[in-house]
Amino acid sequence: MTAKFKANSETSLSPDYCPLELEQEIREFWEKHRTHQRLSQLREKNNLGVLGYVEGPPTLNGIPHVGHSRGRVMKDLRYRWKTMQGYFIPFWAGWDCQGLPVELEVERLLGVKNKRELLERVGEERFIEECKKAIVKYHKEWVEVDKRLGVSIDQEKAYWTYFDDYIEREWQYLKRAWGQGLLEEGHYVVAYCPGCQTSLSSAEVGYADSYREVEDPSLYFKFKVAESQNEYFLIWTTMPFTVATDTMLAVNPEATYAKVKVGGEKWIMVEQRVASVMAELEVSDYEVLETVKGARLEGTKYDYPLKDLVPRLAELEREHPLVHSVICEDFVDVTTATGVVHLSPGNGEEDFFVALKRKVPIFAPFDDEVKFTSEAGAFNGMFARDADEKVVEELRKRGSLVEVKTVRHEYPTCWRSHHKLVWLARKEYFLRTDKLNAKTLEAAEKVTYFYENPKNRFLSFLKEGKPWCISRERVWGTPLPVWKCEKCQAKTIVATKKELLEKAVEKPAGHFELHKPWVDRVTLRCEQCGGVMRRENFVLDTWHNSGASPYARFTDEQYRKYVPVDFLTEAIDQTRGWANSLLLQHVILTGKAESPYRAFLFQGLALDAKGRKMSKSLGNIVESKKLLEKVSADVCRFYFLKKCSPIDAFHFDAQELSRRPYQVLSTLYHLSRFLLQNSEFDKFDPQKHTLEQAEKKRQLKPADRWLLSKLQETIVEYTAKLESCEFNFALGVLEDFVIETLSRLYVPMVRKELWTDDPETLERRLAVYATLYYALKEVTLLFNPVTPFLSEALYQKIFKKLDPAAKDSVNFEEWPKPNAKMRNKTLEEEFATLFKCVSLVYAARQNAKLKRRWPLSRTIVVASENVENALKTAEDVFLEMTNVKNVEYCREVPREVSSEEWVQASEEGTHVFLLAKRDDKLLGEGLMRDVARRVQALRKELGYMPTDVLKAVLVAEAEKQDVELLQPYLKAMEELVRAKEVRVCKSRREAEAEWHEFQIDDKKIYIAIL
RNA sequence: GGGCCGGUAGCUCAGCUUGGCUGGAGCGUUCGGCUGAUAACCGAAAGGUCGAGAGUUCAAAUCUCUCCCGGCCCA
Repeated sequence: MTAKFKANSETSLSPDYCPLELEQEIREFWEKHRTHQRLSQLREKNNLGVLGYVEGPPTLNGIPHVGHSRGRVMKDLRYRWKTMQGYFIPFWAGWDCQGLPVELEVERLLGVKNKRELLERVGEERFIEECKKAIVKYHKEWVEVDKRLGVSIDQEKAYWTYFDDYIEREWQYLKRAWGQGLLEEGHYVVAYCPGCQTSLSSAEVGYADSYREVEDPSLYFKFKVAESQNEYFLIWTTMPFTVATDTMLAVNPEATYAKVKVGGEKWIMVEQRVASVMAELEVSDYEVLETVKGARLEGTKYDYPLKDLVPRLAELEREHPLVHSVICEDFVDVTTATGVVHLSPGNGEEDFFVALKRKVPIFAPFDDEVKFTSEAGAFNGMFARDADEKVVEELRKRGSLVEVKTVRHEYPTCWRSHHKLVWLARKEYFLRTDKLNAKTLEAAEKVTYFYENPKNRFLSFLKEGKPWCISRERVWGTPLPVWKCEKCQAKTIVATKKELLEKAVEKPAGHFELHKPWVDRVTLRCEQCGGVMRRENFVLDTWHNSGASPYARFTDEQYRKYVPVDFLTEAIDQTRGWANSLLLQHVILTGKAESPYRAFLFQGLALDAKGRKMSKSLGNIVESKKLLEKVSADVCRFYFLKKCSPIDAFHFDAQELSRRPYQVLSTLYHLSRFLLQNSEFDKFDPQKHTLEQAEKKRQLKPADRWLLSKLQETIVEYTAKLESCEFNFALGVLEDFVIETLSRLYVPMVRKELWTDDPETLERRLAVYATLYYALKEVTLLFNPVTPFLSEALYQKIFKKLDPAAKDSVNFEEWPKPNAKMRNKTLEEEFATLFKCVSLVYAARQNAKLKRRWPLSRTIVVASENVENALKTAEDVFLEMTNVKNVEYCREVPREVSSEEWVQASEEGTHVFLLAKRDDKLLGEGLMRDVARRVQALRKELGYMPTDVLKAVLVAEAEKQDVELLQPYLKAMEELVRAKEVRVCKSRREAEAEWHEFQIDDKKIYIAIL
């Protein structure tokens, strides 16, 4: 009887892997020892190099969900990994605090319907206080989840985008833009909700349920070709009021247009739509007189019929030659309506850019409430959409109306009030980033994106190169630091608090901060005319706010050290968001074709299990906090990274967590426990019993060398996959090593050798421990960026326990480096061949219904010399795995195997023959193992620990000949089932015991444990 | 409406760049086996019109075109 495991070896690792408890313990360990702070300090002083980092700040208008958490895990992975490699990274948190999303959240909390009500009922000052309160609330949630997830970002060094010092540094970007003539006032078309009386961001327009089916007029009308008798352009619109701001017509240059004779008139429209439109207008008597390419129509002037009502349009016609003429644009859709589109640059974004491109003046005669101004002549004072009827009437009076009906169609509405939105040009401030396009693109080209798709997506977006409208008519944001003279309209920019207070006409009394309403109260004296200068009443786009972080979150010295930063990762929706604003602002700030980041990984979005976007209305948002209360952070982290490529959409399914990810981590846990239990018993000391020692004492066997070689391969490939951000493949490599190489192959190969306390084989056992210790420790380190809790737990409770000289935390360890001397590809191939032959033996056994636990006497392998050599490298392993006593090799199939006593299996020129016939010895040993197996099952069922030693095992009512077969192997069975005695009884009546019935190949036997 | 991405076993995903044997893995199911580190593991079976159609080719999951469906972004 082996003395091994005599008592339950006291390990601090529970027999089951209970990650939730383990992680809580490790969290407290890190906090108590201030592990992350100490690590950061250490690396700052002593490093291989500095890798800059700036946190992409989450907006504090909600709580984190799995999509956020996945992103944060990728950031943390990179930090932990590069830090282990010896780099210093300023992995400091940051929070996006301002902007519309936060305002809307606070409006909701305050129960306010719109901006006007907000200002009247709540007022700016209190509103700002409420915004700050909301931020603090959500900040707590984020920090809590980071902690639970093991995101080691430094919360104490976080930046907040609303702090005065941050805003002052953000203003430096604008000052630089101002100096380069890139900051301009101009018009921009925005979506406006007449109900809420506020403009909407494009994000709001895009909200899931903002598109609704609505009823609109369907108006066909005609504009007469100038100086023609009876030629007209036929036009369709659902927004008649825009005819009051009509500036141009557009046709598609490639399409064919027809002149259609209807009554005494010729109507011009796209040829392919003639039949359908005529049918719709119920005109049956018509004829296509001639056709002409769209391009030929360019420059045609037309008579705008409402000139008398809107005199300003008549003036514009004289000021610019293109007003009220036809232009060509590819975007004109010739598959709907008439293929002739009327353009109102004051009321449509596309129209607006068409006009801007041709320097056609923007006619936008609307006030803040979207009522026509006096510039609109007869429409003065009328709300835009209410002018629909009047326009129709006036067209009718002038003979320009063809037909008016109603139409139901999908149209964007306000997500809050569901009023139909209108688009109109308003006065805004722009960064003329279109002028920097070449530089921006050059900078972006130099960035590493890891994958082609997101790269192309980003670059093609940048190529659009539109000016950036940075002004917002909101409250909670960085104030635009431009003051304008009431008298002479002169403008000035003030970009620091100090400068502002110095120049102020009157110093502000009491509290002062760089927000509305305090900054608005500061007036300046105009240097040109001495008039009063007031601040332009805008705040900045929140993307400008967060895009300023590389400069604004650091000091000058830090900025020089850390920017451009090494690596960033955010979700793919940041293509147009942060990735873009960072780039544009950096180019403005530096004047160089340089990106503020050297690499950017765009992650796919997180969707629910069915592939739907997570949204409040669907109620399918998985909140990280709730998830992590029930599920291990390590398991989540592993799942986030392993499930799919980081750029793929991530279909989160909680049920998948407990499957493969759990199994892999659990296996690593148990492998480590296995090492600890065994090695502690033999007083293994990693300082003394090293691999070098084992080598010297010639105790390393091919199986060990094979494992060590596979480990080197794993280190190389895993690190390479991390480097290329193929986290899913990286973890595939790691998983394979743990499950296949270690758990399925190596441990079974050495288990028997460890299953003894024979002092003569102690050196061999120590060599196996050294091998396992090294391999498992390296694996634990490789896992650390992914499963930091498990790695730390194993490190503290196994590696540090066995080797007190180990570091204070796994995080202080160095990243494993491959050892080329341990790599042996030939050996790896030989073992691959060996394993293939083993599975051939299994296949042959299965054919002959020979259980694996039944020993057999002979196997003959008919194969090439290579295969023979491969098997001979580790013949003992082959025999052990196949449970065969002897193996022979042949090149040709020997005659003897043709007898029915042999069974076989073949693959790729390798044939394996097994002697199926068994003598009494083999039968007895096989039977013993059959019985032993039942005993083991019973032990487990009755709740015995593996280490418990049984008083006696009783076997009863076996057939007489079986008892005889069994008799010589009872001693061996005692060892196997860990019992002081194994006794065979004739009848159950011989002993007072709880008997359990078992079946062995149709025969009943009874087993009892005492 | 435009751009991009995806559609491969019941589920989750590889394979596609550079066409080539019988299209893979994991999970799940069924049957059998193995097992005291493991919630593991091994073998077999069932399960695929590789979204549809056409083209190129001796040969297409892979290349080209068209269409359908889903997702994201933009309008």
